Amino acid sequence: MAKGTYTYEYPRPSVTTDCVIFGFDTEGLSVLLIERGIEPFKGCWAFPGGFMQMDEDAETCARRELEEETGLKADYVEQFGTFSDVNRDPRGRTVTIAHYALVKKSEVKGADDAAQAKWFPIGNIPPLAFDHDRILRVALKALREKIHFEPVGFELLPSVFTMPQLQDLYESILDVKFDRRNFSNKMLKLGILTEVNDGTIRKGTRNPIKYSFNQDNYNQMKAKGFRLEF
Amino acid sequence: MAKGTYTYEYPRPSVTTDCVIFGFDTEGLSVLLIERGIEPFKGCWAFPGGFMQMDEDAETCARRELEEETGLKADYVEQFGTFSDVNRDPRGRTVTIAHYALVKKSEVKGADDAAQAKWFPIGNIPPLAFDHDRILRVALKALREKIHFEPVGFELLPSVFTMPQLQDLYESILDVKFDRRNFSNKMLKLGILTEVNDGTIRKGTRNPIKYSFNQDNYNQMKAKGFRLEF
DNA sequence: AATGTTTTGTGTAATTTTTACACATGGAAT
DNA sequence: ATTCCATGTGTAAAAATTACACAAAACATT
Repeated sequence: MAKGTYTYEYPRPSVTTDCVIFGFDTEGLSVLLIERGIEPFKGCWAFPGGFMQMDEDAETCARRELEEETGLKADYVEQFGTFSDVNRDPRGRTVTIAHYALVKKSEVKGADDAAQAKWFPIGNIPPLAFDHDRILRVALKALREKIHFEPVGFELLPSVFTMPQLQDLYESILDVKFDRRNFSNKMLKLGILTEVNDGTIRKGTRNPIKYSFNQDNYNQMKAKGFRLEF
Repeated sequence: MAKGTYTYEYPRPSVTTDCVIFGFDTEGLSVLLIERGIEPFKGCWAFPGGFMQMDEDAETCARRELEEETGLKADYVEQFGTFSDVNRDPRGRTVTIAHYALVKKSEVKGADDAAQAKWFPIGNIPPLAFDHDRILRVALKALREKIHFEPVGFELLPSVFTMPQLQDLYESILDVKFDRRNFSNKMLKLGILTEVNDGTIRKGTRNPIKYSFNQDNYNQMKAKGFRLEF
């Protein structure tokens, strides 16, 4: 958008989007942050985000900023809240429409060799800029509630995964422990997992069974009124 | 806010709030709408709402507009989504931060003798302006999900109510039917209802037991990790 | 005034869901 | 070679959910 002058009869806040990017691997749940090189909050970390253009809606903006600032294209982006405290940005009145993105950390690269972007485990977050600590708390809460009713966990795992991986993911997000047998039974009974046969013959149990998420079946079941609950 | 000229280097959308007002009585769940007297969407109905001022956050704005346009002061106002489609308002680019308000319809008056405000049962909504039909759908979904985990139903009932009233409320919001005994057992077991003794001696069962919501007890239980689930 | 109808409160048995729990296998590490 | 560890698997006990019927008084009808 070209710089110029735009005049209105009443003052308007700036509108931005921010994107909390969740990733998951053997280290657990983490978020991708960008180090601020300039004031305010120079040296603090922040979520990628920026001004909404006049020809894009909020989600489009969040996806664009995400890619511009980290190189990531996220499959899953969802709005979870809008933050409008009067003094949330010292530079001026700004309203931000906050999103979270779920990315398959295992299947993306770059991202953390991009500029100052870096993954931080959820239990070890550095000082954040603006009201981003609050935004992160709300994002986590939203993700936790979401995963009870929607199969969003699979957006964070490789497309082929094992039952222990899936359990680790749920345990990381919900911050609880499950019994292995009960977790497995419950998951399998949902009918949304497909056993992946990659040709290898399994002997013993040490090498785990591979699964993929059966999106088609989930969609069908959902259309028939099935409601995932975990 | 005084009219004048406000100039920015980049174009900015307008930011508004809208408020879906839910009420409940023997007719079931309904929403309070305002008839538009001017184009666009003249004659259509809309949620109360308006431009966010520079010195107020979104919820403050929603409450202010609610009172200005309907005379209602709502106890419970909560943001549930922000709508930013590029063409959602033909007059220009506008982003709206949508809220729902829960009001004790039985304990307010006015409201529907205010100007063109009128309650409509949820099953009989007139044509709505802008994208307000979509906003209403999302609001209903948000309310339905909310009531599973938070005791928001009591915001819609008189402060003293009966078990059948409470059941009607849940049935209206969730659009399901419950068995009377099971519903009552479950509710009472939650430990958030206090039996109200209004002095009258009950003979027989035709005149129902009165209850009130025990907010203090709920807060205490919640602090101890109790999580309401219905 | 008598009669029928509606609203409400209440408990238990059957079913379903959730929880707790232990061992055998073979790969990995020593 | 030995030990250690990750994984897969089933069942019995406990808990939660569901289904279900009658009695009392208020209310409506005649």
